Amino acid sequence: MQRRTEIREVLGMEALGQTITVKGWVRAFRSNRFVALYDGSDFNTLQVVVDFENTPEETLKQIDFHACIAATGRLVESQGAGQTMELLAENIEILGAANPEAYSLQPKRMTMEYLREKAHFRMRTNTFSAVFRIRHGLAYAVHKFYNDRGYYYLHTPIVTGSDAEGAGEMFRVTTFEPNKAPLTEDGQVDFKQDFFGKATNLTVSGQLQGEIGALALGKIYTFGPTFRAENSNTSRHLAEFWMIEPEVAFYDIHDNMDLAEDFCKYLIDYVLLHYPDDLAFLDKRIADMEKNMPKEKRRPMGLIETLRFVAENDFERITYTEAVRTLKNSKPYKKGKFEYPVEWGEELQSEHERYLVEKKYKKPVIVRDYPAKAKAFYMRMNDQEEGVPGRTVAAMDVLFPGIGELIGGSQREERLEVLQERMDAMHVSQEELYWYLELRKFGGAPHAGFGLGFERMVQFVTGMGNIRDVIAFPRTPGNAEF
RNA sequence: UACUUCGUAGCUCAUUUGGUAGAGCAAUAGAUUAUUAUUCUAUGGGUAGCAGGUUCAAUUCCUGCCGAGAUCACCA
Repeated sequence: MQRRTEIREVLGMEALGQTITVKGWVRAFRSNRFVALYDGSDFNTLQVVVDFENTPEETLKQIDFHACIAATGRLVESQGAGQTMELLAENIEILGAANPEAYSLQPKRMTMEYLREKAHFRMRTNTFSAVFRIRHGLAYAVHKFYNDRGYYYLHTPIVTGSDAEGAGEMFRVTTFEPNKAPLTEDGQVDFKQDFFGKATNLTVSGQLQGEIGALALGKIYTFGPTFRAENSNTSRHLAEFWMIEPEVAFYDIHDNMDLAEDFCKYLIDYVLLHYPDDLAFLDKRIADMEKNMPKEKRRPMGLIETLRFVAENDFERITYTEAVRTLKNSKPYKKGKFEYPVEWGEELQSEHERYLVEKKYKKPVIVRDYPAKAKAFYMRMNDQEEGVPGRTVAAMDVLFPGIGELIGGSQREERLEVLQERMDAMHVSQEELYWYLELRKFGGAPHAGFGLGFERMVQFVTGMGNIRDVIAFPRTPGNAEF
């Protein structure tokens, strides 16, 4: 049996005249003669020229859209315009027929919503195969970035016992049957009898455990699944998503911002360098889509142009207090265009963030030093600044055009007394998080870190409008299909 | 979470004062065959998301439910 050659290898070799075997799926069958064969190894297809006069009728009939075939033949220079070489097939074998009458996909434009319902087939399309190749590239680049800089990849738990993380609604993990859970004397569910001997949930963040790693190994990062049981039906939320959380000893908020900016730029550069064909396709796809849109709704730059721009220019860095001042001086504010109020102490709403990123600075913006009252207990308290109405914490958000908050992070409160005070004020149990406090009691150190939403980064790099289309099997409220 | 729009053939859509539905592509059959979404001819295909209501009559109007999109809240 002839060894199979991957199409990526074929396209990259100088092998005219060689006889090879390729295996893959039919992307197009033109003129009963030309098969565009695709095997996933490369964005591009290999043209297989079928000798239809000497190929059995039965075989010819089964060369349908997305049928799987093996083709053996000689590589020759192509006579057609779209490619330099092609395979003159001497033998075609049907490995898996694809009855077009019953098959869900068709060789034409299908909507993202439709394809989402066909998640077992959608990765076969140009768009999704490009997205998932790039997603892989980004995941690899994450590990490469940190490994090259001496970070250690730490696996933090998926099942957590502490309910003090406070990052929103959590999914409960239990082996109890619904309605059959044992009760304590006062009628509460008795989690002491549950599998772990306590109430447990799926993680919403590996940060607290990440701090343990940072204060032992110096520099760590996590990269794993994260779960939020929020009823969020938007194009940038998932119930199950992947997050990268570096945590670094001796870093302050400014080191943290430098790391975040370097990291983002590295990921973008990596994809620009290694996935030009996939990016070019996605770029064209967006341009085609926007042709029919009014000018003001189109993106100011093409996809690749945007990526280059972000990778080559410094992010804007401002404080929350400056952001509020800027917003108050903005046209939309003066014209009463903002739906939500702009006032020191109020949350920045996405309409405000979008103004800063897309209108004012026209590039990624890092906002830092947020009011303490709305932020998590572990963020480091800043000194009272002159001219600033209230206390702030050393928190930072990295805001990207189109997707909003890509990164959220902070310098952590390393001062035991300050931390304890904050925990009490925010009703976080010191007893439950005794270990977190002991990190400050014994060999504590200043440290900082952040969380980057992996799918949001994939969204930004691929230009996909909906986050459900950059993860293979999206989990959202009401949907856990596949 | 709130508001809003939408759900018609396998897919993308049309069907404007309420009178049981059309096109393009796809499919099937045939012809053609050095193409890059091949070309030509013919054919089949719909309980209009689901459940109620108003009406002589509902794809069209009303209510509820389900799903989706856009905006938005929480956040990554």
